[in-house]
Amino acid sequence: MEAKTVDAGLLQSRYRLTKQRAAVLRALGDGKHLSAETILERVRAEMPAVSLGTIYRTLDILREIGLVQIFSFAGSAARYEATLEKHHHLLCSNCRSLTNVRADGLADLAHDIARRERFSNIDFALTIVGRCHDCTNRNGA
Amino acid sequence: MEAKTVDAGLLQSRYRLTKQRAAVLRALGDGKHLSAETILERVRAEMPAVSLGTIYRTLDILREIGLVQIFSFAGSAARYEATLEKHHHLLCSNCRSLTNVRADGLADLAHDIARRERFSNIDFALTIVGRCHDCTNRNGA
DNA sequence: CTCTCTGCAAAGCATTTGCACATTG
DNA sequence: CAATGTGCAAATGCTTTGCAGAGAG
Repeated sequence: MEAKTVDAGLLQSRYRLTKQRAAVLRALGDGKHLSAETILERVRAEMPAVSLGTIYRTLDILREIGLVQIFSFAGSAARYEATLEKHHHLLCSNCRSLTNVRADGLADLAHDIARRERFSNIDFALTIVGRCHDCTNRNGA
Repeated sequence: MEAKTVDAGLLQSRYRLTKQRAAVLRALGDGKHLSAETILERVRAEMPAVSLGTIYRTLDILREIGLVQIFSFAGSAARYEATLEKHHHLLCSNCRSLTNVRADGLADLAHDIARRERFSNIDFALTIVGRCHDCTNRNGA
């Protein structure tokens, strides 16, 4: 069902639906917050000849269409995620894991700010950085 | 006054207060959201021999101490900003300008989420992406 | 004086791009 | 078929690092 929506997204766009693009979408489907390198591995499981360049080109197209969200890090590789429903992120400063959360009420807050500052056509993202439960117990760095 | 706080921050830390580090802090003081390259230019205005490596090393130390915040982009250079008071960002998707805003009520929301997810020691950042007023009028891409 | 910092230049990574061939619609 | 997409490999751009000499405390 997601795959259907997702393929439709590409078909409706000005881009062609190729094997490679479908495979990237599939790779994103069952895993979250993947790096381009990880996506490459997954896609290569079914299509060994795919190149990293194609992965990046595809991810960029998917982002443009709105099917993929990018999460950029200071000082390491970005992570990519299929846009299923609006959510936000908790990032563990220790193990760098990402957790998805909903943030009810944030939309109103963001739209108020945007209106006040005369921004239109907005999207918004909340990132909470902290130490996750596991890392807190496990103590460490 | 900011300079005093800021130098104190370095002095209290395990790091030395060098001319270069003071200059980086000064460069950040009167301009916001600067790239490492821009900071280099500003610092070189008074100290021509400073290297980009030193700028990056200094920014990393300042971030560690908490005097500087990093704003990472997908696909271009990061921007750095002195941490004066807690605020959030509006990013124009067209001209890439950054605007600072306060977001009252967001702290409560973020802490609620963190508590629920058992994250401790959190910080949080809201980024709103959209088209700024100028770019909306100016139409374009 | 000792330990830390700096400049320089080279290395490292993630990401992007040019080109000739393959594929899609 | 014509237009678009792909693999490959080289290029790019930001950021990091090793080293030998300079500077801080």
